[in-house]
Amino acid sequence: MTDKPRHSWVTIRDSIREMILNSTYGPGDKLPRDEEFAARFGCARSTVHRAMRDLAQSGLVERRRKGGTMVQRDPVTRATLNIPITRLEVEQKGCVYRYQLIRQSVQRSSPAIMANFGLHEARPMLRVEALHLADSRPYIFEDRWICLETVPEINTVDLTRESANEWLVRNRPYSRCDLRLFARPGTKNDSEILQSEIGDALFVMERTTWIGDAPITSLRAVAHPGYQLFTQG
Amino acid sequence: MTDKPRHSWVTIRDSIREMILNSTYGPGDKLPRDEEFAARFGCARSTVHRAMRDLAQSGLVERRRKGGTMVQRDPVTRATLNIPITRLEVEQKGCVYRYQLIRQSVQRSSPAIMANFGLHEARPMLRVEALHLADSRPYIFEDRWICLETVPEINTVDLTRESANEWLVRNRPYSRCDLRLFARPGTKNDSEILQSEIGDALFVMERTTWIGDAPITSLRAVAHPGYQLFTQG
DNA sequence: GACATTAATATGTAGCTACATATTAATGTA
DNA sequence: TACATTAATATGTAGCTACATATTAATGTC
Repeated sequence: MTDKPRHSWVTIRDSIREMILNSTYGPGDKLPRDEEFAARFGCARSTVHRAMRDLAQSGLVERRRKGGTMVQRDPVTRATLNIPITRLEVEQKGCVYRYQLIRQSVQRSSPAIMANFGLHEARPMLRVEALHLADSRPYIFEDRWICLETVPEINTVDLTRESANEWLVRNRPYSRCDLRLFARPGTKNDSEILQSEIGDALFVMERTTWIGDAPITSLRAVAHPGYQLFTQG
Repeated sequence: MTDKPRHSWVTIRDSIREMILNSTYGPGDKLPRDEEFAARFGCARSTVHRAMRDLAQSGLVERRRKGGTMVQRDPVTRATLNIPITRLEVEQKGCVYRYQLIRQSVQRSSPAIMANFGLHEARPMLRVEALHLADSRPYIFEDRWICLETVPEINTVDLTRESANEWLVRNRPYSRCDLRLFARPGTKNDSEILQSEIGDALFVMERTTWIGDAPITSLRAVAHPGYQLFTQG
């Protein structure tokens, strides 16, 4: 009744992780070579390799050619945030989603936006300010800049009906995304749009995306007081 | 002078991604089978498989046995946060790190902490309140609960000298981590510890970790006003 | 001894076969 | 028709060989 391991590489990954966790190999220690582990576990090197790749990705070990595999000396907490389309986030909470375009205009990129993109000269961009609502209550206010050179089609989109958030995420996947999270006291402008109080603690997400080296969009999303961002694990 | 592709699977991944980005295959579309792609690219199925795994992991496509591969209908922004040991974070900014234990005591887990862990009954825990400083200015205040059943050794650690953050991360890797981020107005208590003003917008990170099913630690880290959390891409 | 060259080595990748697994589609039976 | 059984199918995994690549260690030359 030997129940054969279904995912051998998972089993091996867990075994090696276990050894690291119980200090058989401590932070900074060098692990045996893949071949050595393969012999020990009675499996192929490729299977150990697979396990090791997973451990390396999760940040527990560090691998270098010829250098071998080392238990990460300064482990980091590596968490994956899933940021869905705002409409889906709202609907997933069982709320009715509504979207409201506040303003849109073509502008040359501001210094702050240029900094986000790492640009040295201004470019024409579409600036879109919009509000996402959940059950008719303000949920997230976004101030977004879209690069017209990279995404000229955005001009053909009716942003009073469809949010730039949704259109972009569906039509313009990105290859790179920078994210910045912080808290900020609400301004008068915030309070009017979000129906919050001046000075309220607001959660802010700034997101900038590129396709290749070409800038797509950079936005600041200010959430209503009480908003929380989770990891899903 | 045909420069042979170094990482064939990377090349193939990028080609397929490119096809998705330029709408050869749109959201919700079914992609050809791996074998089909392999024939098209003139490579082995395993190479396509590797490329596909990467695309699936990044959230661009979804794969199911027999069902095939589908372009993700509702793409999510998937960002990886690297949260280092606080000391390293401070030192990386070129600041002098200092750590200050404020209080420590053995307590039965509070309802909030039990909720974080998903526990139904209280357990003995070590509660540690401590302050991390950067250049002698308050940086992050952490209110941490450590499960004594899972981590009894914590009693042998001199927490006036070494932070629980550092000791745990070095000695007790976790297998699961929940993270919650939000903004909160500073209380009187916050203002005293962080030298901030009452009502300041504070960035809060709540982190709970387990090893297997066993709770390790749950903490609320309140950062000084102006703190920002980045992704590193 | 300093520096360039070469060998040794551990991980990384490509390609192949064979089989496992999950899930849909087809089929048979009451 | 309803439901259980079986076949078909696309992805997932295991194991192997061969070679690529990066980096350290050894060696040779001035």
